[in-house]
Amino acid sequence: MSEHEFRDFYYHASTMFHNDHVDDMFRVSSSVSVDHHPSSYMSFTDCLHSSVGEYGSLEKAFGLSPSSSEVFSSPIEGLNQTTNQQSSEVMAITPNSSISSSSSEAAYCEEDSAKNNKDKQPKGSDDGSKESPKKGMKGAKKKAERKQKEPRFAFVTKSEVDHLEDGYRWRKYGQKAVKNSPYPRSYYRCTTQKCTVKKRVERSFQDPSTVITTYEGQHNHPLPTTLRGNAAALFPPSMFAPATARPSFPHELFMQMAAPHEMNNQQANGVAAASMFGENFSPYHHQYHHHHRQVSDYGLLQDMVPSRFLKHEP
DNA sequence: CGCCTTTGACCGGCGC
DNA sequence: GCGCCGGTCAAAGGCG
Repeated sequence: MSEHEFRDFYYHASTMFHNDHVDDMFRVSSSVSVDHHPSSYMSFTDCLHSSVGEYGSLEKAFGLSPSSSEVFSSPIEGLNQTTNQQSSEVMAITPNSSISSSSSEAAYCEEDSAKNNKDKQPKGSDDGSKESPKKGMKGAKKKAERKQKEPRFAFVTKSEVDHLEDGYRWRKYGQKAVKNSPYPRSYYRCTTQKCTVKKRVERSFQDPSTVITTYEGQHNHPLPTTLRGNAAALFPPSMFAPATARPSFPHELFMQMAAPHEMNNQQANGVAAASMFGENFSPYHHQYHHHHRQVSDYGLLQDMVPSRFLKHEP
């Protein structure tokens, strides 16, 4: 797998606020040209080292309030135009926003599914009773269990392979044809017991060279040490710290940022990443800043970005 | 043999 | 009620 296939890394984050009065969804997107060296990511990781004192920094960085429905830009539409450029865009929308979902596939489908408040799997804690008839169970339990929205995170990557290696073990449990798209959508579940994280993978209909990956939920466990192949060796030791200690991947990071009330103290450290928005992810900073840093930062970057984007060879 | 993918059936929500 | 659609189940088969 040549590095050119991962030359462009598109990043699209979305998450939801869960508080009682505001149910907004923030979306953050940016595209970063990696050029020929991973240090090109530095602006991304550099910000992670910065400290942020308060949760509100996210809104301040965005220059908007959580209830704002103003749209600064359309990240997905921007993606198609800035394939080989650096850009960053931020938008915030509400579930009731009339923003069209036609410009993207999976990423904007988030909005729909979130709005639908679909019932989550009742087997969240333990699926020991797998033999129970699903038909009756679903009907009975559906009402009782309060619908709960799982934080989601979607990002777009330029890749020829659909399922990107991200350090976790996944089991495919379904595949469906995507409406208005020749490419199917695959459904994966984390194979770690009691971990309910799911992800969807589909190739972009508008740009078949890109793959849209959507994570749902947060891992409640460290990276598995028994990865198939030699994938585990690809990650630095810090990768195996408890998943709750700090964000390991962008989706975790952003979920923590946008839903800080769900964090524990350790996770709160992840808020530090919010400073990145004030610098390079601000809607008013469309100029990309190139930073040249040391390898140590690269290690941290690996903690955040699926290994596929950092590896030079499969 | 364990783990994984494949794949059609099934489910529930939604719009008509 | 019916059909569509997104998502999930689970049996069957593949593979190392």
